[in-house]
Amino acid sequence: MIQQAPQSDQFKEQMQGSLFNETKNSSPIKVDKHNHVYTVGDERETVYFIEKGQIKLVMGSSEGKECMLAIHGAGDVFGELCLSGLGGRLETATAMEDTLLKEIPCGKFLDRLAKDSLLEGFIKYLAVRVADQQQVIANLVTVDSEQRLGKTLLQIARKLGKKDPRSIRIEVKISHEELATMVGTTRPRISVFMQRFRNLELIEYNTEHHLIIKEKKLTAYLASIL
Amino acid sequence: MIQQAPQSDQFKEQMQGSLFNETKNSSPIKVDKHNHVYTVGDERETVYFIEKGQIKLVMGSSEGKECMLAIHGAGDVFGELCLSGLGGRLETATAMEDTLLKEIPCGKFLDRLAKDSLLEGFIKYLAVRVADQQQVIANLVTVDSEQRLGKTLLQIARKLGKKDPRSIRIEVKISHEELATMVGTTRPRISVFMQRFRNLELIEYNTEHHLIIKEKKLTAYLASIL
DNA sequence: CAATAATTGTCTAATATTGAACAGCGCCGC
DNA sequence: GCGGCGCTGTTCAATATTAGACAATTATTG
Repeated sequence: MIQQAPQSDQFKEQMQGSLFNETKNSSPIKVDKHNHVYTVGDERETVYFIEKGQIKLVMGSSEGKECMLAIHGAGDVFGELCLSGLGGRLETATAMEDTLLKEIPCGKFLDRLAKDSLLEGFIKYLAVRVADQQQVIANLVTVDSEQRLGKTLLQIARKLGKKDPRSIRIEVKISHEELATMVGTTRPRISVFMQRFRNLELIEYNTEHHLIIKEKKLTAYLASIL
Repeated sequence: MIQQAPQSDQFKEQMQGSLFNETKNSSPIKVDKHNHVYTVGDERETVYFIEKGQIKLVMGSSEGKECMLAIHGAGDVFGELCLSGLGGRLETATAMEDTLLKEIPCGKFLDRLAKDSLLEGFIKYLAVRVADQQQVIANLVTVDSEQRLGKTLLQIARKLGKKDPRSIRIEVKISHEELATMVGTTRPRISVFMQRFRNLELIEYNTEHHLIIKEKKLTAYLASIL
């Protein structure tokens, strides 16, 4: 579903280099596990670059419900939505592990990209983001929860997973509860589907309790239950 | 939910001016009602600018279901996702009325923005898009279909509607079927909710059969049924 | 203008989903 | 190493949603 375009990886590296230069004199911010980087409504207009760790982005609804939008890992940038100029964060960013971040004011961020001729690259990056989200929206609207869970797992695996010979390993621990808020269903339901995937050997847990996704098998299964 | 940022409107005008210059020597493309501008998979990497008419963007799923992503009107740009470099359209773009378009190859589009110093503005525009879609995703995940329909109506009204003293008029005709594919539910369900909204006088139809949205009342109602 | 097609409003039975409960397990901190 | 806490797996009844069907209306189009 979401394809990794090689040239967008190339841009990512360039951007990392660029941001590394921009921030090499500032000391990293340490955010401990379970602590927030920012919460809904915060006005601080800065972009973050992850040196180490993982950050999850969660949006809350009017009542209590939550929706996890993404998990970002080392080398990723987040908080870029302040570039919209809307003011006020829309989501909460929380560390899933002890994390080191660099913070760049959003004006400086753009200036740096401009100086390094990366504006067009960043436009491409944002276009990919829009395209990905479009897929997510279409999935939420058109397919059932089992299918959505499958696609979400593939998506996470492709974004964060370490590649093994015939599978992808996800080292971040993601609870069923969290998966439920990504997929748009309830926790028990996720448990059932995960169990089913496990029985069909589309996924498994290794000795370190890391989730292993058999990309091919899972993809094939999802196609088969249309 | 989706606020119109005044400065993004300003950028839109600048972009319109810029694209007007770029395309003033090319003749507009005429697309008749119900005809496609492009369909899923098309390779042509061009951006479109709407001079007159409306274009809807629809994504299809593996099985038959569809999802309407957006309706664009005069002055809007669409097809920008080709800037992602992923190749191949993800959605189908269809004229809802007889429409006039200008077409710009995606390379030329970026060049023109660069020449007119609009790259940063375009980044802001894309960031707003990402933020909007994020809202849509969170809504699909966290709130029920009646609420989603309400929010969708407000969203459409703010994007396409003409403002009247205490309401917004939507002149494009949108069928319940189409609403269903935006909201992620079935047609009969949309009928019921629309009827309910009508009885509560949150919406109404004028003599020209245009849908009138009472923005305030509808917003208040949605907040009341949390 | 008449025929045809598309849209709407409404109803159902069949199905899927929720939310709440509870036991077992494993991890963490002390 | 022990207690507690959060996560998982499972169940169930209550509820919401779907996928038809149908007549009545409203557009379209030749």
